[in-house]
Amino acid sequence: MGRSPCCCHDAGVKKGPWTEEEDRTLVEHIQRHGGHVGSWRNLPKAAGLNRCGKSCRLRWTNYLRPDIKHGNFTDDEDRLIIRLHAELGNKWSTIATHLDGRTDNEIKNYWNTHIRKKLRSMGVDPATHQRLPPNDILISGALASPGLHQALLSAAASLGGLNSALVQAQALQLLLQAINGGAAAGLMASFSPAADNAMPPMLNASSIVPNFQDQMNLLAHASYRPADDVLNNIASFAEHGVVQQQLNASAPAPTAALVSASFPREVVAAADRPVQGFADLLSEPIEMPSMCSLEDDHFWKDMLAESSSLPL
DNA sequence: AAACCCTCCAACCGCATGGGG
DNA sequence: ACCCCATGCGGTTGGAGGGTT
Repeated sequence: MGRSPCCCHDAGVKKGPWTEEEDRTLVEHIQRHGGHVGSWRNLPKAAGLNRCGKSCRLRWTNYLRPDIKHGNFTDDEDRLIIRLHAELGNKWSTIATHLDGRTDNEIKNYWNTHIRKKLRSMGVDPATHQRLPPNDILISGALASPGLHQALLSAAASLGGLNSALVQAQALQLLLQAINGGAAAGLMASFSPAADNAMPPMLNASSIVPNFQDQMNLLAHASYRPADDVLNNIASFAEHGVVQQQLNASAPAPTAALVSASFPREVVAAADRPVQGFADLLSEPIEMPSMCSLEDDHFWKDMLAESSSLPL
C-alpha cells in the first residue's frame, strides 16, 4: 500500500559515514534557507549532495543541529533518563524532549551501552526496573564466569557431606545469601539433600529457617564437623572475591561464632531478610559481591531507588 | 607486532503515522 | 474513502578504535 520506495535504494546514492565536506555542504544549505528545510527528499539535489534525504535528515537532527549538546552525560541526565524510562519505557523521542540538546538516538545508544549494562550488573531488569529473578542474576552477573559458577556448584555439592540435611540447607543458604544478597531461591530449589534426611521436597529461601540467629544457634548445637573440602570451597569463594572477608580454612569446626566472625555483620543481616523487591534491596547497604555491590556507589543506589519509587 | 576480541555509537532499515490531494 | 508522500520512531547493524592475548 502506497509507500514509495525510499530514495536510499537508488543506485549510486552514497551511504556510510559523512565526510566533513558533506557536513559543511548540508549545514551551509540549511543555513542559507534560514534553518528551515522544505523537503528532505528534495534537499540532497538542491544542496548538491549525493545522499538520500532520509540520511540528510538523520545527519542534521542527530549530529549537525546547532542546539545539540555533545559530550558525556551528566549524573543529573543519567538520573533523569532512568526515571523517565521507568515511566515511559523505550519512548526515546519523548525522553529526549526532557533533555536539552540530547537526541533520541543518543539517549537510546547511551541506554543500551551504559545504563542497561549497569542495571543488569546490579541485578535489576532494565526493561521492567524490577529485580531480576535469581537465575538471571547468576547468569548475568560475575557468576556467569564458568570457573566461578562451577566452584559454586562444587561447594553446594560438597555440602552433602554435612551430617544434617537441615544444617546443609542452612549452610548453603548462608553461602548463597552471602554471594547473592538474598536471591538464593533458584539454586536452593535445585539442591538435593541426602535421601535419608528428613527434608522438605522443595527448598526455597523462605521455607528454610526464617531467622538467621536461629540458624546460628542450630549450627552451634549441632556439634557437626563438616568435611575439610567444604571449608576449602568456601575459602575458594573468598579468593574469588565473592565473599569479601577472608576465611581461615584451617580453623576449628565452624561454630556459630566462627561463621559469624567469618562473614561481615551486613551479610549476616542480609541473610536474615526475606527476598524482596529491589527497592528494599537498596534501602540499606549490603555487603555483596562485586557484581552487585552498591555500598560504594551511592550515586547508582540513589538513582535506582528514585526510579523504582515511581508510580507505574 | 599481530591477531583477536570487545565496546561504542553513527548510521541504516523498515514500519507507523499523519497530512494533503 | 483511498492513495501517495514525507517524516517520525525504535530496533539493528557495521566499522572504528581501544584493549587484551
